[in-house]
Parts: sequence; C-alpha cells; structure tokens
Amino acid sequence: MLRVRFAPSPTGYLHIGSARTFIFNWLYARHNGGTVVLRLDDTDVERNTQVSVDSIFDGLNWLDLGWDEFYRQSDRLALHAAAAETIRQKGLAYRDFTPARAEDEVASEPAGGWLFNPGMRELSAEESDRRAAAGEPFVLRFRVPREEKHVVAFADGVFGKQTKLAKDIEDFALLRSNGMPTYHLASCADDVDLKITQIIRGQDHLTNTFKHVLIFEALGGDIPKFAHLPLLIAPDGAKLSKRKHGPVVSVTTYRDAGFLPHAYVNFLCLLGWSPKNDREQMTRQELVDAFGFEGINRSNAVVNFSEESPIDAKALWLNGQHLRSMPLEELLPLIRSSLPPQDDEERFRLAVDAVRQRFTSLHDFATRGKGYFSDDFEIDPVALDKLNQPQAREILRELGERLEAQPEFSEAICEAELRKLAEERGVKPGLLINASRAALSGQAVGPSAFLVFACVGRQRVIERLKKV
RNA sequence: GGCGCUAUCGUCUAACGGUUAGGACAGAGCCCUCUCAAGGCUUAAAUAGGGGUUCGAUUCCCCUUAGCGCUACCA
Repeated sequence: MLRVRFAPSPTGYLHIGSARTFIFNWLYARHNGGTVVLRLDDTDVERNTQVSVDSIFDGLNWLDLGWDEFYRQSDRLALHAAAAETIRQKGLAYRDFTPARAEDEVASEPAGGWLFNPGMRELSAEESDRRAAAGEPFVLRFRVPREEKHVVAFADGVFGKQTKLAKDIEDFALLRSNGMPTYHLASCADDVDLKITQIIRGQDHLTNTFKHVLIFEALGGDIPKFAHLPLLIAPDGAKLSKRKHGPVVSVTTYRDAGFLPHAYVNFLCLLGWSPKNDREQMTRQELVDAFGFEGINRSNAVVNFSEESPIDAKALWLNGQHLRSMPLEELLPLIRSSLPPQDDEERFRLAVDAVRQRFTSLHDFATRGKGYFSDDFEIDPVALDKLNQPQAREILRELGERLEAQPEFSEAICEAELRKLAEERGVKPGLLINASRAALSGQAVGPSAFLVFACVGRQRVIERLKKV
C-alpha cells in the first residue's frame, strides 16, 4: 500500500512552495491509489504557534484537495524517545555533553567544517551513563561511520542515484538537551511508524536524506523511497521569503486575490513539472492521470512577479481560462456570497456566464460586474463618456418607453427596437449600443450590448433607461 | 571553506545523439467587432563558456563559471 505524507512545520503561513509539495504528494497518491498523511512537524516548541497552525489549515482547506490521515508530532514524543533509545542501545548514537555553540561561533567555523566534538564519541558507556544520571545535559548524536570508503546511497525518484561519503557527514543531533527530538529523528521515526512508503519533499532536503538513510538503517525495517522537488525561487534567484518578497509567498494571498483554488493548483503544478504534451490548462482528474516523477524537472523554478505586477501573469491567465471554462454550477457558489441575493436565478446564470468571459478574478463579479447583480452600482468614467454623447440620454429614455410598451422582452426585440429608433433619429446604432451598455451595466466594456439587455432583465432595463 | 544539486527564449517549459530548437505566458503587429475581452494569424526572443567522445551534441563525459541547497541542540 502506497503512503505519502506532507509534513509542514507550523512556524509561519502556508508557503506556496509547501503548497506545491503538498499538491505533488496528493497527485502522486491519487494517481497510484495511495494514502495521503498530513503530519504537523511541531517539535520545535520555541517557534511553533497556533496562529501558524490555523493559517496552514486555512491554506490547505482552500486548496480543497483534502487528506486521509492526520497526526501531530508533539503527540508522538514517546515514540521518538523510544527510537532514540533504540539507536543509542545499538551503539549507533552517543551522548555529547558539550555545551551548545553560539550562533557567531558556528558562523566562524574553521575551514573544513565540523564533524563532531572532540572526546565525546569515545566516552565510555560507564562515564556517559554516570554523567547522564548526574543530570548533566547532553545532546544525543548519531555515530556516523568514519571508515574512509563508507558510502551512503539512495535512489531518488527525480534526481536519480545519489551517493555521499559517510566521512563528509557530521555527527548530527537526534535529541536536544531539553529531551525533544530533532527534525531528523522525529521525521524518520514517524515515517517508519506511519509506514510511509514514498517521501516527496523539497530539494532542500536532498542532502539531509543521507542522514535519514542512516537513521532508517539504524531503526531497521524498510526504507521509504525518495523523490525531491526543485525549489520555487524569486526572480532575483533567492529563495522566496516573506521578509524579502512579501505576500507573494503565502497561498492565502492568491485566495484573497480571487483565485479559483483549482486554477492555482494547476498553476503550481506547472512550476517544476510538465505533462510534456504542451497541455497547460488541466482539470484535477487530468492532473492526477498525467502526474509522475518523469515529468518533474531538476532545476529550480522562478515565480515571476514584480512590484508592478505582484502576481505571476501566467497564474492570472490560467485563472481566467478556468473561470470561463469551468462548469457554471461549480462557479456560482464561489461568487454568490460576495453578491446581494438574486431574484431571478435564470437571469443570474445568464449574466454570470456572459460576464465571466472577460473576467480573470472572482472579485470581478462584485466590482466590474456589479451592475449585473445589483441596483447599487457606479457608472465608470469611460462609460459616462459614452452616455454623454449628444442625444444619447434622451434617445435611451425613449427606448425605455418603447420597450415598456412591448408585450414581450428578448435580446432580439431589444435589438430591433434600438436599431429602429436609431434610424428614426438619424444616429448610428453604435452610439446607442455603447450608451445603453453604459447605462445598463455601468461599464464601457462588456458582453455584446443586446446580451447585456437580457442579462439585466426587462424590469431593470426599463427602469435604468427611463431614468438615464 | 567542505559536500551535494542544477544550468534551453524575460518567465514556465518541450525536444530516442539527427528538428528551420517546439508550445505557453508576458511584449509587438494584424484580423474579427457595437465596446472590452476571448479567439485566429504574424512577429521578436534561448541551448552559460571552453574542451572532449561522435559522421553528427541542447542531449553523453570533463573543466570553468554562475545559481541554489546542506554544513544548528531550525525544519
């Protein structure tokens, strides 16, 4: 049984890179009939916050993909401690009583790097036990093999065969001096316990994987398969950070900008993955069907944004594509809450379908499209120019009278009446067409004017024309 | 510094060792037209540099350069 996991640590908002990792995990699981495990990696008590937990769920829920099982690492501390003890008893880890190094000390490390603190690896079991029993604080470190030729290797689903000399790996920590597990230990112990079969995560963990292989081996049992994803970076080549790049890094920004969840998922999929057939706009099912590691790239992908256009233009385009082509049924619930109650469902559907053709954001319905869904709307300045053409207002009022006198109301009737009136008054139909769109919708741009009549509906058309 | 990974248009990407190096977004132009979109057509735009291997290299190998990652009692 295939099992994948997404393991965010709650120290911020849901980062778009994390969101993409989640999506790829989800797609891989769905493609292969596997299980998606969501695990909160919250062993860093210093940095975890509830606000962050909430915002991660916010983002995940918005993506609307769901997951199958949920765990938090902080509930599983006993398991981690047991795993650490197992490794220590096998002689594969030792206590290090050296005090923690200060930040600046780490930065000014001598060339050649640091592998382990002198003396600690060789401490006798007796002395180690004695000092521990006396309450002296220690970190538990993995005893990395020091044989010259010892190679640690694994096959990565994206990057292929990876090898590294064990002598280049430092004796990393398993347990902190406060007894809490480190990320490496907790993550591997949980992966084993949760029977994760495939780990899909960011490439920033590619080199950590050598350490994880060592831990998995020490713990015994099957080692999961790995697949690392290229990172998402900013146009300046730096990794995306809130401090440096602002809200572009948070998924909630896209939700708040009026993105369709699926359109954004689709966009993120195209960053670092390709179905290799030039397809770009894809449904969820198409993504599931097409997804595989073969399509994943090995180089980092730039999220394209700038101060003038803070959101990647391709994301905007893709959102527009989905907005116009998705089933109307699925779109309606997404916009209804931002609009006043609608009195005529059929007309509402007609209007939404008409205006969506030129919208790119969910917000457009309540802003640019307001005249179609509410009586309380402003006339756009450009639209006002069209309305202020000589004779326009007066003829429009007349048109209102005539439509009121008609027993029937339809797109065709409106067109016939408008054209007839234009001819009688000796003005170009275009004058009235543009002026009526302005008067009826408040917008200088929009669907074909006669469709606008139908979208607004008989009663409102007459009202709006007569009081123009 | 050490170790690891990567390198095709501005951006996302495609190309069994043989293509006029393809597509998309963004840009420019044209068409369509009652406006604006959409759509259609056209256009500009790339194999980081240097060595190999090969009849032939974007593709395989090496070096250089650049970028990124790891090198914490963060994850």
